[in-house]
Amino acid sequence: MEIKNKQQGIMIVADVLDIVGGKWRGQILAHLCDDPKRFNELKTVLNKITSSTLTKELRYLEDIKMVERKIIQDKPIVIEYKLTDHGMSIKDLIVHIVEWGQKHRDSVFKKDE
Amino acid sequence: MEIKNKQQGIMIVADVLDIVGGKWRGQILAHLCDDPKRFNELKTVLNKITSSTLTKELRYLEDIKMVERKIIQDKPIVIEYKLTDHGMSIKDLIVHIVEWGQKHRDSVFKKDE
DNA sequence: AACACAAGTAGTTTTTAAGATACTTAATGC
DNA sequence: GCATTAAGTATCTTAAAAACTACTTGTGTT
Repeated sequence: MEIKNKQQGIMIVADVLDIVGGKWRGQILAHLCDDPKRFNELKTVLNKITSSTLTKELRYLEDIKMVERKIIQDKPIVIEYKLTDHGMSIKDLIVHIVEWGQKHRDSVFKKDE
Repeated sequence: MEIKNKQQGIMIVADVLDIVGGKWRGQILAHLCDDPKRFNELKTVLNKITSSTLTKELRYLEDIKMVERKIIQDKPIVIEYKLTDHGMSIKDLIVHIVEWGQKHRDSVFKKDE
């Protein structure tokens, strides 16, 4: 499939990159592709993110219906974050991103030499 | 293909999003997928980008060998920016991004209601 | 009762990205 | 010789993203 309607296509590129871009959003989504995770699990696995940043990013992803906050137990309260059905669709895209990155890591990710 | 080696995979997600992320980089690459373009052509088509920002982004994309600056004529000097052979490989990824965006635009891009 | 853990919130500061504005250099057309 | 276009550079300001530090609330643990 080709990119039809150039102008519209390019606007969509920017829109999608809004969702997945930034320092953390893509990583959060990638981690949630594997399985649902609790707040502090995400915090641990996303090395160095702060609580306030993680909260902000999760709220954003909830707002756009990519991620769902689910109370899975109260007393003591346990909350998990998972991709919505719709959010699951991002998995394929993330696979494509990783594939491209793996193929091209040598040419692109070298800072030295 | 699955995402093997979770930790590495997620680092790669972040790396790739560095390349393609930000307000302009994805759009510049998307436009260059179609055909090479001159500085002012890019400036026109990327509505509202400033010269200094465009210069900065192009230099970055040159540094990572995604884009090539080519003098195609002197007197008067004419320069064009084109994807390198390697840079062309991003086209497929952009197609995937656009496809995802098109499928999910209704659920994701609505701000109202 | 004191402490720890989970899941945050609140306020401030720092860093980074992007924008605004103005200038430059070389050539070309009028 | 003056204006215009192409392809930028230089400097400063603003805005947005992320980080830093500290605090909170509920619960359970010893």
